Amino acid sequence: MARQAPFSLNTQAKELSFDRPAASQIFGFVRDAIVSMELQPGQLISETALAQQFGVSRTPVREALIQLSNIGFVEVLPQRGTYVTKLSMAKIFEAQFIREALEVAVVSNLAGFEEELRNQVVGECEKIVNEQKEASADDDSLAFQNLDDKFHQSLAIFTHHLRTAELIEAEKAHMDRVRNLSLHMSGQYKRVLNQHAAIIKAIKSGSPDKAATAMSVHLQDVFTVLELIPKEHPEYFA
Amino acid sequence: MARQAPFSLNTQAKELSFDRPAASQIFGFVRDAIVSMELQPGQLISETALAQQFGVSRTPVREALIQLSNIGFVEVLPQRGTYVTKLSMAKIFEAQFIREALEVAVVSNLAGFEEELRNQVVGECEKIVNEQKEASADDDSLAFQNLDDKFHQSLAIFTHHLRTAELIEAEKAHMDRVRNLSLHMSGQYKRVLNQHAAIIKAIKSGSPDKAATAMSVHLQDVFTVLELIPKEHPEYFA
DNA sequence: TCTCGCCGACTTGCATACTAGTATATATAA
DNA sequence: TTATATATACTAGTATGCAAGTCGGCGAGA
Repeated sequence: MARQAPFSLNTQAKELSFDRPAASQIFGFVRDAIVSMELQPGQLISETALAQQFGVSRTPVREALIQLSNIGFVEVLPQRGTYVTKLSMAKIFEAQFIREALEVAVVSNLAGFEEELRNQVVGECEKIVNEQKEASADDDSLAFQNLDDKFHQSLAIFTHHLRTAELIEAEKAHMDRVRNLSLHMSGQYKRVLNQHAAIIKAIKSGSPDKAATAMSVHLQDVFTVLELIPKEHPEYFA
Repeated sequence: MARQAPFSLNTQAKELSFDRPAASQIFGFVRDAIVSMELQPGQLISETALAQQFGVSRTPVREALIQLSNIGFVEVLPQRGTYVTKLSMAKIFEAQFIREALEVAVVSNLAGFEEELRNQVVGECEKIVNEQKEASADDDSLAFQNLDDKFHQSLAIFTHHLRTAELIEAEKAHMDRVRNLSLHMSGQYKRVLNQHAAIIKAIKSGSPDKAATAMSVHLQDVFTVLELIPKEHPEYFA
C-alpha cells in the first residue's frame, strides 16, 4: 500500500485552552474532524503529527486516540499506525440498531410519565424543532444537524439517563459520518421535521407504543439515504 | 476525609504477559477487582502504587484507568486522585435500563430469524444453560456467573452484534458489582435457570414479542435482590 | 481553644527519551 | 531481470522526570 499523504487539520480556531485537559479537547477536535469527513476513512493518523499541530506532546494525543478507538472511530495497530476506521455497512447497521433500541426505550419510558412532566418535555422539544424549522428555512445544514443532535439527546437527558444520552450520541455519530458524504440534505429537512413532530405528538398522547413506533419510523428512515453512498464512494468502505 | 488505607491487589497469578499491551491487561485486572469488590467503592487508587504492584511505569496504568473511567468504574479527579466509583442506585437503574433496551432488541430480532438459524442458536444456548445447571448443582457461584455472562453475550454475538455485546457486558458489570455484595446467590439459581429456559423457549417459538417479554421479565427480576443491599452497606453508596 | 498560614507529601497532567516492531525503498547478488 | 538482504524512516508502547494543584498536619499567634 502506498503511504498516505500527510493530513492537515484546519488548525485555525483550534487552539487548545488551558482550563481543561488537553487530551479531552483533542478528542473532541479529532472526533469532529472524523465525523465531518475532514479526516477520511482509512487515513493514517500520526500521533507525532497531531501533537505538532496542537503544539503538545504525544502523550495527550495518544490518550485521545485511545478514547476514539473505544467508540470505533480509529483503529490502533501496534507498531504500525493508527487509522481512521473505514465505513462498513455492518457497523453502521449495528450503530443504528443500538440507537434504535435505546431511543425507543427512552421515548416509551417518557410517554409513560405523568402529564405535567410530559408537557414540560414536549415544550422543550417543540422549541428545538422550531429552531430546526428556522435552520431549514435558512438552508443551514450545520445548524440543522446540531439541533438534531440536541433533539435526540434531550429526550434521554430529560429522563435523567445521562449515560444513555452519551451512548446515543456516540452511535449517532457513525451515521452522521456517512450522511456527511451526501451533501444534499436539503430535500430531507421536511421529512425529518414531520417525523420529529410525530414523535412529540406521540409523547403528548401518553402512549408508549405510539411513541416507540414514531421513533422507530424516524430512525429507520435514514436508511433511504444510505442506498447509493457505498457505490458513490467505494474507497471509504471496508 | 481521612486518607484511605493503601490497597493491595492479590498479585498472585496476576503477572503481566509480554504478548499484549500492558495497559490492556491492567485494565482487565482492575476491572475484575472492582467487580468482585476486591477494590471497594470510594477507595483511592494510586497510579504509582498500581504501577509498582504490576512492575511497570505509570503510563500503562494511567491508560487503563482512563478506560475504566469511560465505563464508569473509576472517577479521575485531576490533581486529587482516582477513586473507585461509589455505587449509586440511579446509575445501577440506568445500567439495567440500557441492558434491557439492548437485550430485548437482540432477542426480538433473533426470534424473527428463520427457523433453522434459530435452532442453531437455541442449541448453543441450551448447552450453556445445561452447564449452568451443573454449576448450580455444585453450588459453584463463580462458574454460574461466568456462564450467565456467556449466555447474555452469546445472543448478541450470534446475531453478529459485536459492539452490542460489548455494551451489554459493560453495563451488566455494574449490576454484578452490587450482586457480589450479597453472597447468598444460591437461592437464586433455580429462578435464573427457569427464566433462561423461558427465553430459549420464546426464541424457539419464533415470536419476537414473547422473546422480548421473557427477557424483560428476567432482567427486571434482579431488582428483587437489590432492595436490602444499600441498607446493609451504606458506606459503598454515594 | 480556635484560626490562619506554611510546609511537605501526596495527586494527576504533560513532556521527553528510549525501545522494539513494521513497512518501504535501496542496494546487492544470483 | 529478478529475488533477496539491508538500511532507513516511520510506527506505537513504555519509562522517567518535571510541573502544577490539592490535602493534611503542624505550629504560631490571637
